[in-house]
Amino acid sequence: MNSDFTLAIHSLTLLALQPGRMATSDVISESAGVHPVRIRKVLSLLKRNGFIKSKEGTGGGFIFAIDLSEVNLWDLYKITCKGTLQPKCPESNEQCIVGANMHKVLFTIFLGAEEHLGEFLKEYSLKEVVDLINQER
Amino acid sequence: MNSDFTLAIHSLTLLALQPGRMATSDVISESAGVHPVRIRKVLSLLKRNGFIKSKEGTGGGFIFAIDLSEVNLWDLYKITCKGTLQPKCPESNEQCIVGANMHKVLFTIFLGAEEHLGEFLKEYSLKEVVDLINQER
DNA sequence: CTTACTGTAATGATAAACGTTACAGATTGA
DNA sequence: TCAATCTGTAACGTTTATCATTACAGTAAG
Repeated sequence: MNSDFTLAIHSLTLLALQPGRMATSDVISESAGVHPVRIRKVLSLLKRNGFIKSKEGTGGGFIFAIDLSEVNLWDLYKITCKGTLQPKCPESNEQCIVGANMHKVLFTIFLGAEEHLGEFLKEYSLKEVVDLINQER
Repeated sequence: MNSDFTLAIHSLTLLALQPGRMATSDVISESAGVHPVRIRKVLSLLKRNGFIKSKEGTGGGFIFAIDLSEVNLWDLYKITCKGTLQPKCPESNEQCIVGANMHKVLFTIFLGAEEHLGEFLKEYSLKEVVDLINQER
């Protein structure tokens, strides 16, 4: 699983816990333990998809653009790592019945698998994640 | 997704299509487009789990040990890439509420996700895969 | 006893993931 | 207007994971 996905969840959770206030990539990166540039890259994606807003310059940073309960983990998965489940087959032998057709068969199966995973991830909105974090305290 | 998983499926499908006959790692590797040693490594795993038998020496190779319909994709997933779904979090900041607890929360969620995926993969026995390959011809 | 296999360790090459530097553009406040 | 503080992104370097390859011991057949 792509770590962009978990970084997205982590960042948004942090934003959720300080509603109305901007968080800088430095602050978020310190919490997540990665480089600020990676945070900006991931949040740049989230911004393009309308989940957050950003502001440059002094006092700038990132802030939620929509309601917590409107974002679920499947949304984030789709943005950050769609296709991760899809197995990367090496180029197999087209002369062989198995080699020639395995790729297509697996592709179909894993498309279904990802959709199935989606049904599970849709059940978790960021609100649920935030609640779970709060429970851990 | 780990390619060991697809190699396992590929190899077993090939074995399934020539029941009663041994297949060498060379033949399988040619079909799958990878190095024979990789095939032997993956099949070594499958052997340890009782799905196939192997025989060394002239005329040796690999052959099914159980019935096609007794092996499903979840079995193979568990052997070859259990935990793949689990996101690798970088070590986050323990001083931060989010950093300190995110790992545990995500772990729980993804454990559920993998189980959910399992329910889907259990629906595909190797027999189904073989049938799909045959349909493609 | 040679040939044809599996089994596995060890090493090397390639690719993906990630960190880091660098700098342009935006905004604020002095 | 100028310095300080942010985002946004490209470019480059480093580390890690994946995979190929070599090497060789062990086993079975003829």
